[in-house]
Amino acid sequence: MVVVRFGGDVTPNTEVGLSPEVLARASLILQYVVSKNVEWLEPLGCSVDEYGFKCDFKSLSGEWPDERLVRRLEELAVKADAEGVEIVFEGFSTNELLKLLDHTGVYRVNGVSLYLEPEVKPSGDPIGAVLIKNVSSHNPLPDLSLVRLVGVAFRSREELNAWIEWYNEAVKRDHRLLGQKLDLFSFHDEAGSGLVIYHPKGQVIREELIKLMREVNKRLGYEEVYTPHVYKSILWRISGHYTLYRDKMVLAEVEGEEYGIKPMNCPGHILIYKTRMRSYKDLPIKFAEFGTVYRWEKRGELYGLLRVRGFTQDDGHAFLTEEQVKEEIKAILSEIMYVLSIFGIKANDIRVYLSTRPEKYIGTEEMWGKATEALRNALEELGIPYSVKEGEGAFYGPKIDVHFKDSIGRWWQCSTIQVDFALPERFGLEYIDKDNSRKRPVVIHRAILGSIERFMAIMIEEFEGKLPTWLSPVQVVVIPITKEVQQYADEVYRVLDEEGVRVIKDYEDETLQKKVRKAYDQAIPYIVIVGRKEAENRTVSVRGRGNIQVSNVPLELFVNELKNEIRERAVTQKALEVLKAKVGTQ
RNA sequence: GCCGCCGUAGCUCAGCCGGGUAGAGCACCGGCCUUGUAAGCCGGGGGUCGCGGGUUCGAAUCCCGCCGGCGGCUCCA
Repeated sequence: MVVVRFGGDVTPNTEVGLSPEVLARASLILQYVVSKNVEWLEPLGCSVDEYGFKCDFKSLSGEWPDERLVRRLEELAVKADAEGVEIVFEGFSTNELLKLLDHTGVYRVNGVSLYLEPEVKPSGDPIGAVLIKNVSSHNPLPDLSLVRLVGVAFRSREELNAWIEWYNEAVKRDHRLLGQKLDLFSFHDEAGSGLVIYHPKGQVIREELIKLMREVNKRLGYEEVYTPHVYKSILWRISGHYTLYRDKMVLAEVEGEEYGIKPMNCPGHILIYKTRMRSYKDLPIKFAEFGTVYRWEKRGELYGLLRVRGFTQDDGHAFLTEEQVKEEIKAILSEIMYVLSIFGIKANDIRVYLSTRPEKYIGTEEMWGKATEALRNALEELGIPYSVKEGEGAFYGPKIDVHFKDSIGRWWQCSTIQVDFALPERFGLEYIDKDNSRKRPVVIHRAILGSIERFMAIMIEEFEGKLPTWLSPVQVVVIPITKEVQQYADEVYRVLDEEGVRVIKDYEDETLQKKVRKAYDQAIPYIVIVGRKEAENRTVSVRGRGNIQVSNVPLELFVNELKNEIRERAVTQKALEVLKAKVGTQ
C-alpha cells in the first residue's frame, strides 16, 4: 500500500507571479527599443517561459552589449511603453532562422516587424518594469552564436520589487551556500572541479539516504552488489560506451592496457548475470549498488552538487522477461512515490515524464510498443500525472523520469526508470525459457534518488537546510545554563547518545543566548536546555524550530518521542508537537 | 566548449573607476563576566590581494594568458 503524503506544508511558497502575457509584451518592446537605438543588434525574436523571457539578437558588428547598454535598454523599454506603443499581430513568419528559434509569431510594434514565439499573446496593458538578468550567448547551431538577453518584466515597479525580494530569499536556500554554512561538503581547486568532498556532517546525510534506499531495495527484491570503479576499455567497447560516451569518460593507459573509470554501473551488473546460465525460473534477477560513477561533464555545465563529475547513484538493474516488465515498473514507481512522500515533496515540485521512441533506435517496433505501453500503464494504474516527451527516449529504450525543482525553480532529473534492449543484445544475455529455447532478457535501469548528490542538494534547498530530524547531521544539542548543572547535562547527553540519537553538547564559556543562536544557525532541530530546575526534576526544556519551546519535559518522555520521530522519518517536528500537547508550552 | 561577469583573512565583503607598501564584521586565540532562552565586554593573531607574465620609478588596482567560481547557451547517453 502506497501512502502518498503530497502537500506537506514544510516549505515556504516559492512561486512567483510572472505573467506570460506581460513577458511577451516586454519582449516585443525590448526588441523595439533595440531596433530604434542599437543599430548593430538585429532582433531575432523572443520566447517566454514561467521564469522570464529570452530575447535573441544577431550582433552585426561582433560587439556584445555591456552592463551600461543593458540598463539603458531596460529604461528605454519602460519609457517607450509609457509613451504609447501600438502592437498588431501580423501572422507567422516562414523565415528559416526564426523557425529554428521558434520565434515565428510576427507583430508590428509601432510599425516595426518583430518576432515572438507563437504560443503566447502579448498583454494589452503597458509594462512598468523590466529587469535584464543576464546577457549570454545562444548557440542554436554549432556555428551560429546569438546574443541572448534573459530577463523578467512586470506591470509595475512594485511587482518587480516583490520579485526581487522573492529571488533574494530563494538564493538563501541555495545548497551551495548552505553546504558551506552547515559544514556539509566542499569543492577545491586542488581536487578538481565537480568533485565533492564530504565533511562528517554531509556524510551523515549521505548515509541516512543510503540506509533508506537499502530498505527500499530490500522491498523491491534488489540484492546489493559491489563492483570496481575501473574496467578495461574492452568492456566499454562491448557496452557501447566507448564509442557513444568516450568524450565524457576518464581513460588511462596502464602497463600498455587502456582502462576507463566507470560512467555507469550497468556493465558490472551484467557481468554478474553472465556468470552462469539463467533459467526463466531465476527471473527476475535484480542487483543494486550505491555505485560511484565519473562523467567528465564540460566545465561550464558543472553546478554545485546538482551537476558534478563524480557522484553516487542508487543504481539498480533488473533482468526480466518481457512479461515481467510492467509489474517491475509499477513496483518501482510505487516506491518512488513512497520515497517522495517521506520527504514531503509537494506535487507542484514534481514532474513525471514518459519519453518515447526517438528517430534513431535499436530493437523492433514491437518491443518498443510493448515497453512503452508497460511504462504508460504503470503510470496510469497508479494514477500518477505525467507528460509525454515524444521521441525523447534513449536510443536503447523508453523511459520514465521524475524531475524536481531547485530553490530558484530550475528542474532537475532525479528518479529514472529506463527500459533497455541494447545492453542485453550487446552482451548476448540469455535465459532458457520453458520450451528450452534461448531468450533474451530485458534490462531495466532504475535509480530512485538518482544521484545522492543531486537529491541531497534538492532536499537542502527544499528544507532551506532545516532537514527533518532523521536526516539532520546533529539532532540535538544539549546546553547547560551554568557550570553547576554540567553533570546533569552530561547525563542527558549520555542518555541520548546511548539511545542512538546524534547529540552534541555545547559547554563553551559563552552566553546562553549566543549558544541558542548558534544552534539555530546550524539548523539543529532540537535544542535541549538544562538548568537547576531541570536538574532537580530530571526534566529538560526543549526548543524546536520556529522558536517553539516546551518546558518541564520529563527526560524519558523527550527521549521516547524523539526516537519515534526519527524512526518514523517524520517530515515535521512531531515530537515537539506531542510534547506541546502533553506538557504544554511555557 | 561558447558569451558575459567575478576571484582581497577560515567566511561575508570594502578598497580597484582617476596606480603610491592592505581594511571591516563574523569566526579563531587570550582576558573579564558566570550567564534562564536568536550575537555580553575588552584585547590579540591572521592576507606573497587565485596563479603566471607585461606596462610603470611604483600594480590588489591597468593589459595579456591560465586556473577556479557564477549566470546563461550547448550537453545531461
